[in-house]
Amino acid sequence: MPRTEKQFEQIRKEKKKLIMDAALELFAMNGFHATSISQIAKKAGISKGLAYNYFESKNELLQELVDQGFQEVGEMMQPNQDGIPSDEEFASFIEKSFDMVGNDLRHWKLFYSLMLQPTVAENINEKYAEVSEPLFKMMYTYIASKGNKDPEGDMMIISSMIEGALLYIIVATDIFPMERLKEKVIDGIFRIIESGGGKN
Amino acid sequence: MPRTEKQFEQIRKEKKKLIMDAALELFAMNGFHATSISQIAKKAGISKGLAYNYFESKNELLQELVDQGFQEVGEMMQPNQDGIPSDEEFASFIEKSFDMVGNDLRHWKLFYSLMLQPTVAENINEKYAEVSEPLFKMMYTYIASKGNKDPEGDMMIISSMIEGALLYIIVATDIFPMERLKEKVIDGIFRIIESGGGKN
Amino acid sequence: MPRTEKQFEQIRKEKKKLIMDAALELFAMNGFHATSISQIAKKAGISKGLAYNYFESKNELLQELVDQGFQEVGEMMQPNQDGIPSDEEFASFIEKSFDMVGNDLRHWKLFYSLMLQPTVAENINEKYAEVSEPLFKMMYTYIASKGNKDPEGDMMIISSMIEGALLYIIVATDIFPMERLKEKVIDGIFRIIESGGGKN
Amino acid sequence: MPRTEKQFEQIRKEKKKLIMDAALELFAMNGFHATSISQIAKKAGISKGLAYNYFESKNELLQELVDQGFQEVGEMMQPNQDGIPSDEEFASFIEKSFDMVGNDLRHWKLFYSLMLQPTVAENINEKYAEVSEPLFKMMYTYIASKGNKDPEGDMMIISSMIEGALLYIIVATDIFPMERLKEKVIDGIFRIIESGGGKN
DNA sequence: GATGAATGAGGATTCATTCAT
DNA sequence: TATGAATGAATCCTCATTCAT
Repeated sequence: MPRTEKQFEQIRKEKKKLIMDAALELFAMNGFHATSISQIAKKAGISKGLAYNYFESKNELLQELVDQGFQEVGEMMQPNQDGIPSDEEFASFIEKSFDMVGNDLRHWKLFYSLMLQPTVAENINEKYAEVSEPLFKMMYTYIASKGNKDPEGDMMIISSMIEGALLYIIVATDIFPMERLKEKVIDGIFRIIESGGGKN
Repeated sequence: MPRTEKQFEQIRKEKKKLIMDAALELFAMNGFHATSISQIAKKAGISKGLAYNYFESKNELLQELVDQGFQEVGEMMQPNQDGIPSDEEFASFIEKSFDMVGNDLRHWKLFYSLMLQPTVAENINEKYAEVSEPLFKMMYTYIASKGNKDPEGDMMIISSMIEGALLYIIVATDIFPMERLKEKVIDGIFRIIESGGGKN
Repeated sequence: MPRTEKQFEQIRKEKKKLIMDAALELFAMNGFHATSISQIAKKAGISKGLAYNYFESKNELLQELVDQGFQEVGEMMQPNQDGIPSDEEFASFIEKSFDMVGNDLRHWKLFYSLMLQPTVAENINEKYAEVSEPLFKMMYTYIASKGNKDPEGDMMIISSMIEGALLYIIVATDIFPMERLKEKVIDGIFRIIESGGGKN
Repeated sequence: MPRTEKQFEQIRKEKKKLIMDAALELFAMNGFHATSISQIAKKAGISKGLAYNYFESKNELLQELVDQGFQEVGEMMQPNQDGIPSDEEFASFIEKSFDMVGNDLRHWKLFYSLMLQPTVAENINEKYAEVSEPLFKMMYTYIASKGNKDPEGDMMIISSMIEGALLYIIVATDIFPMERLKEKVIDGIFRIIESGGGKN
């Protein structure tokens, strides 16, 4: 009995995932250029040729990984509201950011790595800016709602703090343990915002 | 009659600098692996072969760049004191960090890039940790001196903020303008520390 | 549908032989260092890259040639006995040595060449000594069985004679024709042994 | 006081010898192709450029070494007579051959090495044949004078024995000690010649 | 869909040789 | 005479990509 089209589709999907997983692992660990298609194929347990059955080129494979990553971010992070977030919502958003990175270190390591080498994945910085935009906006709204004197400025440093903490988690998780850092960052953000009423 | 030893030394010094400059530019821009010796030579205006008269290998060239960078950091950053830094000293230290990065974006872009790909320059994370150690200590001392309840925790988030701000400067200086960011970060740090007396 | 494993194996086996043959020819003729992978590939009718699909490096290719050569020697030369060889056995052994070299001049030229340049194939002298050991022993036994006064000394000069004759065959077969030389050497060896009863 | 022309000449001669010595050492040890001009210059304590002041090319340097070697052989070996050598003269001639090689292993290692790779020093085999010619002739004369039935055949195997012994000395002096070998070879040669009266 | 042999362009590295000083 | 910086051709080797089966 021949497989139905659906089964084929399923197989294709799974194999593709297999390849992408292997690639992500290696790209994140060793970098895009230092990773060969051979290595990816071996890790995925397939032949070199088959990889080209699923991806036009090594660059396209990278691109799909990037897209995949951004899609996950988009799904998880959409500030599903346009109004002013509550304190809980805001805190939960920060927390989610950390969890997202913590649960998918490889994607994020790859992202950061690519952002520092924009020649590889051309549009990554733009995409990242695009994804970040609504988050910045949401942050800004929230901070401003607290009567802050310089909401933009505080948003900048809060973003910095988050970004920096995520970087520590990605690059040196052993130095600054994730859970502690997350907790402290959330706490710190609120302290900054609270202290923003009477300055600047 | 041959040139004097001094003349040779002079030539070597200048040419070496030339090569390192070209390499730094390209490594920072495109990444280590995506940069070929040919490109470096062309940019430096020399022949491929000559590069090997100055550096044993591409890797060694990278290593020298890294060492050079760290040396500059070391020189600029040594917290020339063991006691508790004054507020001015502390602020000036933060400011210097920003200036250091701002004045040498290429080195720093390379550093961050390498830290995310430790396979390339083996010991870079260790070296960075080594360089950071005294700075962490100094921060800790300063924060603790302010009667902070959790100096270590605050140090973590302040470090994060600085690191994140530097990352923004390196990767997206157009979004968050350096001078503004620097000023806001310093301000933010003091607000955090001040607010750290009564919490946690 | 891909080829079966057997087909692949067959292809690999044949192509490998092709490459090794080309390499042996060129190494023997021009020497290891003076032979480039390009030349080998061209002679074998393949691309440069493919050579590396079969051999990790030029050195490994050499090593496999050496091993191949020694294996053939081992197979052909094993003195399949521990006792005292008869006159016929002994003569046949000498004859076989000559034939072995005569039938595989290229391998032997390579061997001799490498033995004179031990930097290239590190262990070749040891391997050669290892292979020669049982032959020396067999010779010694035979000579001693003839009541020789100094079997070791006679073995030395007989070995020298053989080695020297082989060298002539390898390097200047046109001067001393192989068949004649072989015959004369065998005759000479017996004369030496016979004359060894009353001297020294 | 400027040096006289003679002094200059002297200096040139000495420096040239210096370079040739270094080259010989390295060529013999590692082979012609594996030895770079840089290495030679360093070993000779001069600059790369200067080497080219004395030798047109690396190949010419080799050629001069070869010529030098052959000249020494010629000087030492000329059978300064056309008549039949006496037993003592013959024995002394063999002995001298061994001493010549033993005292100048490097030249001889180079020679043998080149003879096996005629591509490098084009005419070496011819030259060697040329040098050997009178020696063969002398041997032949001597052997024939002993009433030998097949002087040419015996000359072949005696030459082989000598050549082989020299090869052992060059390549594996530790296995067959030179002095012993020399003595045994001379003895063996006489035994062969003596036994040549009643056979073949 | 699946395989891995095959290609060839490109990259790191070496080295004989030249040349300004 | 003497130096070593400089060149560029040649070499080893890698790897993305293609393709016959």
